[in-house]
Amino acid sequence: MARAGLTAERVVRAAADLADEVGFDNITVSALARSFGVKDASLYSHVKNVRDLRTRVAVLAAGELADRIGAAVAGRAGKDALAAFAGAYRDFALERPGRYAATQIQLDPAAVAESPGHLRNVEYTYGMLRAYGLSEPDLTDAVRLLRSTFHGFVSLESTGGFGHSRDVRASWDRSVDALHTLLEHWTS
Amino acid sequence: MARAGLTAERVVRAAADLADEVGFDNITVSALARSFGVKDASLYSHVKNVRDLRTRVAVLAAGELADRIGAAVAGRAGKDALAAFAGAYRDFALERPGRYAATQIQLDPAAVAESPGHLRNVEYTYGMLRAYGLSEPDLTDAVRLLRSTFHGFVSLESTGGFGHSRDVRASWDRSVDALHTLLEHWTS
DNA sequence: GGCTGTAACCTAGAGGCCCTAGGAAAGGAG
DNA sequence: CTCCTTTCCTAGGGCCTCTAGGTTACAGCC
Repeated sequence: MARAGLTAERVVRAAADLADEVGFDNITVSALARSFGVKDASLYSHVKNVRDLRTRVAVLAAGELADRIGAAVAGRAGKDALAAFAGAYRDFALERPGRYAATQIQLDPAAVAESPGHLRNVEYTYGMLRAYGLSEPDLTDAVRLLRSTFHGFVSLESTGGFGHSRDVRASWDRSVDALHTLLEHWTS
Repeated sequence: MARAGLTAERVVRAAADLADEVGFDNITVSALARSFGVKDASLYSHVKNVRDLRTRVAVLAAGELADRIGAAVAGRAGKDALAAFAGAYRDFALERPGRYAATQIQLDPAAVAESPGHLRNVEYTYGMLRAYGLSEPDLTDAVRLLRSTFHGFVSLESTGGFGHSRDVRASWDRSVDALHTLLEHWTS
């Protein structure tokens, strides 16, 4: 019979798509095998186990997020860069919820060190803050506040945590504005 | 043979404890039954299914969080109340990670409406902001920013998202301070 | 075209989890 | 002591993960 032509890469990409559909926590090698018209056991030659599959999806997703953020902040600085970063971040989280969730799981440090996407995201964040002229430990405090707010917002938004009728996008823009003024007066 | 003396309440409480140990996503009726020395099927007279179990844990946890926050903000206002709220929130999230995760899952609106804990948490949040004299839509924007930052921070912290050596508690205090000044000048 | 080696893919099966249907037994009310 | 309610059980089906070991498609080479 004709082969499906599986590859570790194709399997991981399909898993990421599946995650965007049913949620990252609900990806299963059974469903993945079904989508390829293949038996479960066949996938275990491309992927060690579910845990391995998840970390591979995380690495892939972090790379895609980094691509978007990198494109958004290219050639920008200050408030302009902050707004572009924020927009790319939120868009990615809302358009690719499974992939976004994947970027947030904890990997062993070794895996993170080998994931270009994870590293690039950190670099972009620190790079974006360069224009505000902060130095340690203020810089790291600011990075943590930014990451917390961004992640918390899209996390609450995508789990339906915002019940009020107020337009969510408007709240987001307002928050990003507020963070900008905060960063400008961070040291005082 | 001697009975375990199960009750819906005891089952849910044990599930919450289990969640704090192994993570909310990893609670399983099998493990729960094992901890009671009882067969899986026995739990289904107290709980409809896993989904039901999870929402009950969520309701319990939201109530406990509300208790802590309520006690913390009692008799305080302004920056004092904000700091107390933030401290109670973070402490709960770090001490009871499974319960905290439970408070963040999305329930159908009907379940939320019947959960005193969820409602009280919303009230405490809006109440805490009263001292800053905001009116809609600024008020809701501010609530969303606060919730995002709080949730994002403890979420990243507990999943090991903060790799830098900078003391995490210090970053938290700094962020809460920053949010306070932000709220004071929100309308400008 | 046939041969061969390396994937890719398979069957078989063990073990865990969720959940239902229906039966047995403990403990209280009368 | 009897009856009734509730607790807990056995039996079993379905879906999932993962391993061990056997086939079979396909590419490259003669």
